[in-house]
Amino acid sequence: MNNSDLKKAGLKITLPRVKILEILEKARDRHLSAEDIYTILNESGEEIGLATVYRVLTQFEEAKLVIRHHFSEGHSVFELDLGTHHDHLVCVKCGHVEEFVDELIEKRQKAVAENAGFCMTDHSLNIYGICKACQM
Amino acid sequence: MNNSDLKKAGLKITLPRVKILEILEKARDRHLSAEDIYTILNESGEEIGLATVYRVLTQFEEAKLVIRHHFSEGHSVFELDLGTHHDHLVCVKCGHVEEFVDELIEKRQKAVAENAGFCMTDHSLNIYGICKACQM
DNA sequence: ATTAAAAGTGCGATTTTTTGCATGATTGAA
DNA sequence: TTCAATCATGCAAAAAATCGCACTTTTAAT
Ligand SMILES: [Zn+2]
Ligand SMILES: [Zn+2]
Ligand SMILES: [Zn+2]
Ligand SMILES: [Zn+2]
Repeated sequence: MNNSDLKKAGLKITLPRVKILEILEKARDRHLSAEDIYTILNESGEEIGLATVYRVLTQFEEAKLVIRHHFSEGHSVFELDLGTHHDHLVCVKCGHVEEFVDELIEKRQKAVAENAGFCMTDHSLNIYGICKACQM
Repeated sequence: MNNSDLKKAGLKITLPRVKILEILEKARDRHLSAEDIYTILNESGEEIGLATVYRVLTQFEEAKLVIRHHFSEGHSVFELDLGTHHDHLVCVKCGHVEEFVDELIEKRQKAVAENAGFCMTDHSLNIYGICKACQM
């Protein structure tokens, strides 16, 4: 995910966008909220407004550069959209996220939707629990 | 879901609570947001503040009288907790909700969590799409 | 019925997220 | 490089969600 992806999406290459992409690149083990990203920017000395962070994330979502998730905490969290669908295991203690794909589940979902006469456009499956590290 | 359920939960029986329960009872084919409920209350002439609606719904959630969902629209929606777990098909056009349980999916989820060393506490599976009625 | 303790409500204030607008940066063409 | 068009940004204002507090209502004991 880099400047040429921004270009392709019709977005100008600006400092806030580049920095926010960088932050998302580095956050592989957890998904970040707009506040989280704003805090990280502040701590690294960037003077980027909170409104800009929200706006950029929404634009990235529309451009399919990031995926927005609604985990049970309430506020949105974001991850880079690397194009490969996956679902999530979320630790309710530490926020750690693990990704998984279960083909059988995927298949059954399609069947469920078809059965109900729904034309499925998307789905989200989150498994909440206590991760290995937090159990100790 | 009635006054005795409120009592059991240690909640006093008050007009806002009774009315909100009634509204949730009637909304079987869709899940309502706090705003939705506030609007319905207003239209039926009840002078109940929006803050109260938010508060009551949160109390109901804590008392396990309702379940809070985070569908992709962003804001929370609520349904009565009738004690039987189910997942959701959500129409992205009209908000219609259908419930389902797929034992195979449930079983696989447990396996996925176990595999990752997570102690599963909960899960949420939402299938988004266009419902039968909206396809016509 | 009366009454006091406890809990709930409405209102306004606060926090969180989004939006509008004037200013500033980026881009491609000259 | 220079420049104009276009798009982004920061700030402040607005909207959405939550919280604090003074005032009611509920409840259960008298
Ligand atoms: Zn999936
Ligand atoms: Zn953990
Ligand atoms: Zn992910
Ligand atoms: Zn529909």
